[in-house]
Amino acid sequence: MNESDRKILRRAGKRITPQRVLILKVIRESGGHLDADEIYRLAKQKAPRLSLSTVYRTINVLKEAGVIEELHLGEEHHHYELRGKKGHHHLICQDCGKVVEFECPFSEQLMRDLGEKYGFEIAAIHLDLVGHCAECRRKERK
Amino acid sequence: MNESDRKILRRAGKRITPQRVLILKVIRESGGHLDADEIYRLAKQKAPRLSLSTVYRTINVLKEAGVIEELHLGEEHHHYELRGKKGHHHLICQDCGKVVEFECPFSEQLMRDLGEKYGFEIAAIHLDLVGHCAECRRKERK
DNA sequence: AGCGCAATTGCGAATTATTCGCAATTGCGG
DNA sequence: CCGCAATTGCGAATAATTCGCAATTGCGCT
Repeated sequence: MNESDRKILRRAGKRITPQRVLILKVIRESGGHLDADEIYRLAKQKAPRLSLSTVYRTINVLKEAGVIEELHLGEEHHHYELRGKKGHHHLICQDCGKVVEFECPFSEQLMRDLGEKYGFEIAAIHLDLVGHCAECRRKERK
Repeated sequence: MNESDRKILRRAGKRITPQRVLILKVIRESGGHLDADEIYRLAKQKAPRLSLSTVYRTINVLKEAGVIEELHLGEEHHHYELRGKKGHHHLICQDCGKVVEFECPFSEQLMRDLGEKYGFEIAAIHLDLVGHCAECRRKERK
């Protein structure tokens, strides 16, 4: 956990606990988008007494503090990734579940303007393209 | 259920049952995006013996047949809407949960081209803007 | 119009994802 | 380094969704 993470949490009136430091480290080092159980299993290797409840509670704290974002990748549970990460939009393969990240090709500003038309102040943009990846299409054709 | 719905289901090897007709009618007439329980409650008024399992199973059939689409609007459960409906992108208020639908301002083609760069054949585009609606922002300021 | 049978339904129990209650522990301001 | 509210771990509770199975029913074939 870096200095700015600490500040963000403290500003939100949250304590810096070893569990929170560890969980955030796991998410950061994965580089991608883990689900709650993956975070739990990875973090438990370093802190065997860690509980799944704490993982869920920490996820909520980090989410509310704006440090991480919740993703809905088409499975029955959520995934999480660092907020502000580059390439935070997703190409999702319907067949194998593979996820490829890409940059938003449209300016943030464009989205903000769009939201404004409806009186919204935009906090996050989720753009997901669902389809079939090259590999699965090849298999499909046999 | 119109003629083309029937054809789609039959082509997928599915039977036309009164439950399926009813559930699709409920979704179509709502015009919006219901969750499984809302569909269940509305449909049950017409067919009191309808079971929630059947609603879930029908949702899956319709989803696989490409008639409806699953939405992730930030709550812990899913919502569903007719596929191909106009204005199928969403502005979601983080505070009150309100959902406003809007048109995709970018050409389908643009997204398809984007997917192609990664070898994907795009089947669906999900664009969600999460933020704060005018009303909630006003309340917030007191 | 009626038969046969696989697809579908309704029911309740099971599973999965997530949250909660509470006693024990611990971070941090003074 | 004290005190206490915030946090944790645990197991039980809840919410969303799926499953197993016996009873029912749509539909292709007469």
